[in-house]
This record gives sequence, C-alpha cells and structure tokens, in this order.
Amino acid sequence: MPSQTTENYLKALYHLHLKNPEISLTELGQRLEVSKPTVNEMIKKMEKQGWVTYVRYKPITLTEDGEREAAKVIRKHRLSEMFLTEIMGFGWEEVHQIAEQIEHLKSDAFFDRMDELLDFPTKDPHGSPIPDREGNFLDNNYQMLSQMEEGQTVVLNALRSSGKEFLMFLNKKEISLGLEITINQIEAFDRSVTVSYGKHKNVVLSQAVAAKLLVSQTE
Amino acid sequence: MPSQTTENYLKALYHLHLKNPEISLTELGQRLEVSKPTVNEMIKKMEKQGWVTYVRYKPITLTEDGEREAAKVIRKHRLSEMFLTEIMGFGWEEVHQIAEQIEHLKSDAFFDRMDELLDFPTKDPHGSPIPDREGNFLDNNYQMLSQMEEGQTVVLNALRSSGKEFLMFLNKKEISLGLEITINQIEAFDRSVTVSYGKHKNVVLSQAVAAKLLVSQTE
DNA sequence: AATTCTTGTTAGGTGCTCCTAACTTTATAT
DNA sequence: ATATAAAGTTAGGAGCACCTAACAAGAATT
Repeated sequence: MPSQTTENYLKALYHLHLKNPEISLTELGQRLEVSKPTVNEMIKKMEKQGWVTYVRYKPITLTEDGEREAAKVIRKHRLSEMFLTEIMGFGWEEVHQIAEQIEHLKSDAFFDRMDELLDFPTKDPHGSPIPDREGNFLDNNYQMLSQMEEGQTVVLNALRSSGKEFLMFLNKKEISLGLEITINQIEAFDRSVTVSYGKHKNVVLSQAVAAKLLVSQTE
Repeated sequence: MPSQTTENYLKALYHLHLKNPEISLTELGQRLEVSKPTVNEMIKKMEKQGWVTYVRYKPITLTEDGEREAAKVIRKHRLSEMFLTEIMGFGWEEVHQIAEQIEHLKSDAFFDRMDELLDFPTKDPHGSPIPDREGNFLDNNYQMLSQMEEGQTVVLNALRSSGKEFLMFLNKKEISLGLEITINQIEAFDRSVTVSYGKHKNVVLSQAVAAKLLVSQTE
C-alpha cells in the first residue's frame, strides 16, 4: 500500500504525464514543492516499488501499476470533492483542500459508500472523469447501463469488470459485446434495470450488474 | 497544532486519566502498542509542548491545554462515528476504524458541517458525551436549550460561550443564570425556539443562541 | 568545439516516530 | 532489611521524507 507521500507523487506524476509521458525530476519537484534531491531519492524508492521506471539522467515514466494507482487516488479525490459539495453542502472553492486530505483515507468501504450516495458519478462537476475503483478511466463515450434512461436503446461496448463469475453470468444471459439493449424500466428503489435484447424480453439486471456494463447510445 | 501521533497520545491519555489522573508510561505504552522508550521520549516532547506535566519517574498528568486538546480529538472522533452511521449508513461495527482516520483531518469547517448535519448531537449512540468545539465536555445533566422539547420548563445552568457580545445580548434580553424558561415552540425549519421567562412572553431565540444556553429540566 | 545553462547527483544532515539491549530507580514481598 | 520484580531510563540505531551545498552530466548557444 503506497504511503500518503507516494500517493501525492503518483497524483502529480499522473497529471504531468497527460501533457508529456516523459517527466523530469525538476518538473515534478516544482509541482510538489520539494527540492530536486528529495524527488530524486523518492523516485528511486518508487522505482524499486514498481510505480515508475527510472534510469539515471533519463525522464521518469509511470508504470501501468503506477498509472492505475494514480487513477485510484484521483478517483478518491474527485469523489471526495463531489461528496463535500453534493452531500455536505460545501462550496466548490472550499472543497479542494479538504479533499486533499480525505483522499488518503485507507478504507475502500468509505469511498464505495460515497460513490453509492452520489449515485456512481462518472464525471465531476468540472466535467473531469472519475476513474472506477480499479483505477480505469472510462472512455468518455461509454456510460454505465445503470446511468441511462428508460426507453433508450444502447450498444454494449465494454465491461467494467472482468471477473470469471461475471463473464459466466453474462454468458448464461446471452449478453455479449456489441449487443443492442433496450431499457424498459429503471426501478428507483434499488436501481435495478429491466431490459430487452435479442430474443430476451424484460430481463431484470441488478444495479451491480448494470453498473458494470458500459454502453453508448445508438443514434 | 498537534501532530497526528500527538493527537493519538492525547486521546489515550484522556481515556486513561478518567480512571486515574496519574498515568504511568507503561500503561500508556500498552494502550498505544509502543515500547516504553518510545513513550518516554514522546512524553518528554509533549511536556515541552505543554500538553502534559512530567517529572522523571513520576506519573504523567494532562495539563488543562492537553485535556482540552484531547477533548477536541474525541469530539472529532465521535462526530465522525455519528456521521458514518447516521448520514452514510454504516453499521456501528465498521465505523470505529474509519473514524480513527477521519478524526485527524485538519479542517474545522469539515467537522462543523458534520455537527450541523447531525443537528448538534451532545451524545453519541453509546451515550458518550460529545465535547463542544472548544473542547469542553458538557456536564452530563446539562443540555442545550435547542435540544429540548416543546412544553418543557428548564433552568439555565451554564453558557457554552462567553464572548462579550453574547453576554451583552443576554443582558439585553434579561436572561441570566438560574432563570426558569418555558419552551413554547420549536420551529422545525430553522430550529429557532420560542420561549417565555420572567415577564417576557414568546421571545424568539435563534438556533445559534439556543445552542449556547445549557439548561436542565426542572422536576 | 568550447562555453554556458540546465538538469541530475552525491554527500551529509535534520526531525519525527519507532525499535532493542542494557542499565537504574522505585515498589513489592518475604 | 534485603531480594526480587516492575517501572523508567539511556544509548544507539532505523526508516521516512525532507533539506543545503557542492559537484557532474547533458543540452543549448555562440
């Protein structure tokens, strides 16, 4: 489990790598407001821990693990900001500083509960995407089936989970990528979704399942 | 501002001192699960910082400052627990561990907002008192006027604030300690309270004022 | 190509919170 | 009163995240 400091480095690295995947020590040091020797030392540690690749005098790159972990921190940050504004009624100006602290709390349950109370947002109010709990940024065009509206017809594009049981479940239901799905009804109470597809009519999918099906609307 | 570790020491000291105001290093070490030399060193620092009084080989005592600071941490812990159960829907078993982390967040606004959303609780669900934001434990028999019910008659016992303006305000309203107050009505919307006392009838007190008046019920 | 500027590195140090091993002081028990 | 047990102390060390000063490597400039 990354330390609080490591999480901050990962977050900074993530933001910098969006502009340029090759990150310099100096750049990173400026963003984090620490000296170059400090960054240097820290990056060597993070390299040992597998978050970044680093060779002396060469730019830093995030590993896949590092990228995923960074996304998780960003997820926690954005969820926290949403929670502070939507549920606790703070103004957007005030929340950043508090979210910087909350994002480091060690409790998946806590962030899952936030996610749920916020109704699984995929974007924060600035329009920035919120990664899922595995640290994947959803493709901007994909939305969760559970977030769609009654009457819409959508195409299944991707899955948000790839567990064996989940795949077998989809198999049994004859749900596969590319499938056209029509949303008949969304139950407000438990957010289960009733859908029709192929020769199946009015199949009920739980919220848990619907949230793992990434779809896009057909025009 | 005390460090996270110092806050934990203060909290442990507070709980231990309730049984016995003279606390031994060994006891404290056991509670915090750290070695005796560690406690020893840490307590010396805390003594320099004014949280405890300590003389070699003698038991540790909390200073007034230390006690107040400890109460503040306990307040944050209990508010967090309440928030996690009441607002976020966690079960009582799960919340302790998360609250242990939340209690260290540096943001008064955050805890004030929790307090507000929870409607200014004075006790947690176990019946343990929640100190106020200045770190005062309310006397168990005293309750805030704002927490009473319509129709009750109460006696004003103490004030939760002693600001000049507040005292002048009470003066103007002819409210003083020992006064008998009858609660006529509590407005659900803004929690203002309409009361009668002495020759004053149906005086409206804002929630902010009512929360600062500590009363006990007359039998 | 040589100089200069920028970037990265080493060396040596600090404060915080923790440790074990060995010792001393104080309290308890015979 | 002395021996033993319990509590407290000192010395020396470790890892984390930070620092400054001084030096080396690589890039940019003329």
